[in-house]
This record gives sequence, structure tokens and C-alpha cells, in this order.
Amino acid sequence: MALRHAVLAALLDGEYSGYQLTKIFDVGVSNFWYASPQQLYAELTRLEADGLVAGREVVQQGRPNKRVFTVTEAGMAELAAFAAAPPKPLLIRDDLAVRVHAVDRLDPAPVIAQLHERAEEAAAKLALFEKMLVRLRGDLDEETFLRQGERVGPYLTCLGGCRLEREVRDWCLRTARTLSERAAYTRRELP
Amino acid sequence: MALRHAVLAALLDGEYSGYQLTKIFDVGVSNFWYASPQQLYAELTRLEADGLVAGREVVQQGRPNKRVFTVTEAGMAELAAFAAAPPKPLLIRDDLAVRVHAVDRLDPAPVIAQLHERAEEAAAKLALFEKMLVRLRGDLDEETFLRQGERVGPYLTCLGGCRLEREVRDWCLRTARTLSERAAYTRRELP
DNA sequence: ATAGGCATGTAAGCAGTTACATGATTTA
DNA sequence: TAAATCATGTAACTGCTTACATGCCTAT
Repeated sequence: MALRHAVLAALLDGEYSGYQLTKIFDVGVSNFWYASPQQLYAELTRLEADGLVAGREVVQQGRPNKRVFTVTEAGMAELAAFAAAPPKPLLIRDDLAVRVHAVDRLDPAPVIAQLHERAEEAAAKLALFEKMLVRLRGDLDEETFLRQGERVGPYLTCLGGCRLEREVRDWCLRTARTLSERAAYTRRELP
Repeated sequence: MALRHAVLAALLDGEYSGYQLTKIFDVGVSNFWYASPQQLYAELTRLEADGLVAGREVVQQGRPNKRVFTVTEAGMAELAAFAAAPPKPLLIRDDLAVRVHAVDRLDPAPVIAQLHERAEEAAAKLALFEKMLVRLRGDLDEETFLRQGERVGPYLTCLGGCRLEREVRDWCLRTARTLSERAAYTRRELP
């Protein structure tokens, strides 16, 4: 059970409803964990049943009421035990990289287009994360914040997200350029 | 079904047995797809039943016989259709980053230790991938190989793996240092 | 002798995806 | 008046993990 802990960690940032969590996990919680809405609603139900989070009804006007959740003491204990246990290895599954691996034997055109799209998505995420960094550190510069800020966890993971998206963007563009040049070369040589 | 295509792509590099594929997918096929042995044996059975790969018994002396697989024409068609379809978004799940996200509210000591371990693993993978790059490009330099080499797919994905592992290593070390310094500061201030 | 590598699986259970379902309010 | 956002789920299915199982050969 792994999503549990990701949800508990996310709820340390404040009270969130299932819907709000879907927004957070849709981007991937600064890019290290993705979860679908259905997963989140199911997990929140289980977490509440297990007493690791507590729900609270928030009455809203102009929009549907919502239930927001906070981590209980039992939840904190669960998180502490999790943090002390050996971590599972980083899991990556990249559909696009599978295409690149096989690209010599296939039509490279769609793959090149997909690489450009992925590069743009990565650039957009990078911009988003960089804004989030500014918001998190307030008026402090990065160095000072990392030394003296009270809540550096999300900042550190967001820095990781930035690194990743920057690399994804650059790798996609580099790869697309390589494949385009090879395609151009082939067209000149073999008609 | 996503593992299918990863297996088909891996089998473009040559004939492999289930066991050999477990070695390849254990590292993560240059770090973009991990699969367990059980998954691979099951998937190979299904791929063969669907006629996308063909198995061939190889008699060995001194060790058990093995069945090696090649991609059939139907398999190539499947791969081509896959490559032209829109890719699924990059999936990442990082157990260690969950810990870092929550680290303000927990004992940072085990997390710092885990970050150092992860950094070492990443460095080891990086070294492995860099050796693989040298092997793949032979006596050509990178630029020439990327322009003229026949099989650049695996090289390009391996370059991506290098980028990722380098970032993971650096992020882990940076994060560990930040957390250690904060821990030292806290110990001086609050006893 | 014992550990490690080669080689291939089965079975049970848990996690994750896809499709479906509902309904109110705000914005274009 | 249609589309988007807020808000929360259920059900069926597929994919993945964990545990178990077997057996031979090689190197220490």
C-alpha cells in the first residue's frame, strides 16, 4: 500500500477534499506521484475507516458542499513508520521511450511529433513548478529558505520535479532533432 | 496493455529468452520500463499465443535449455500501430520523494540515509549506462554515430537514462546535504 | 557443501485503469 | 444553451506484486 502514504504526505500541506487532491495528484504532486480521481476517493474512504485521516464537512454556497481531511495522530504514526522503512525503488514507465527505443524499425514521423508535444508539456510543467517554488519560499531567496524555512519538504520535491521536467524537455528536443536530421538524410539518399 | 510493446521493442535488439529479458527489465530497459520476472514470463506466453512473437528452443550444454523469442510480422505491425497512437503520459512513482515531502514533520535521519543510498544506486546505474553507450556506438564518436549509426533507438533511450540518473544522484545529494545542515542547526539551537 | 547464477513457471491477492453515473453552479 | 468546473462516487476489469515452487550447473 503506497498511495496511502502519498495521500498522508499531501495532507500535511493543509486540509483538502477529495476533489482538491485530484488536482494535486493530477500534476503528480510535484511530479513524483500520479493518482486517478477514483483511486483517491477510494483511498480516502479507506484511510478514514482506518482512522488515519479525519473528515470534516464544509458547507459552501454557490457550489456543492465538500468533505476536507486532516491527518490524525494515528496517521502521523503510520507516516513515521513508513519514513523509517526502506523505500521501494523509483518506478518509471515511459510509453514514449518505448517508441524511441524501437524507432529505427518504424516510421519516425509520429514519434518525432510526440516528442515535440512531450517537450511542450514538460516546459509547461517546469514553468508551473518554478512558480510554485517562488510561492513556497515567499520573499526569501532559495539558499536562505532552505536553511531557515519551516516547511522545506514540498520545496525540495518541487526542485526535483523541476530537474526532471527540464531533462525531459531537453531530451525530447534533442532526440526529435536527431531523428529529424536522420529522416532528412535518408530522404536525400534513397529516392 | 503496455508491457507488450516494451517487450516487443526490447526483442528488436535480438533474440532473448525470458530469463535474459528479466535481466534487461530489471535495470529498467535503460531506465524507462521496469517489469518483474513473473510479468515477463506471463507476457511472453500471451505474446506467443497471439502470434506476435515466435519462440525457438535453444539446446545448451552445461546449463538448462532455453526458449528465445523473435518478433513476428504481426508483432511488427502491432508495434507500428502502437508507435502511431498517442502515448500515455510518463508515469513516475517515487517512494523516497514521498518521505522527503513529509520530512519536516518526521525524523529526518532515516530519510537522509535513504537519500545517500539512492544517490549511490543512481551513480552505479549512470556508470552502467555510460558503458552501454560506449558499447553501442563502437569506435564512432557520439555525433557521428547519431548521424550515421543504423540502430540509434537504444542509444537515445540510454542517453535519457543517463540524464535521469545524473539528476537523481545530484538531487539526492543536494537534498541530503540540506537536511543534514538543518538537523545540525536544530541540534545546536534546541537542546 | 553451499551460495549464486541459469531457467521457468503457478496462485493468490492487491493495486490501478476504464467506463459509467449523478447533479449543481458558473462561465462563455 | 452548451461547456466547464466543482463534487463524489460505483462496478468491472486488467495489470502488477508477493509468495511459493522446482531443478540443474558452476564456482568458492
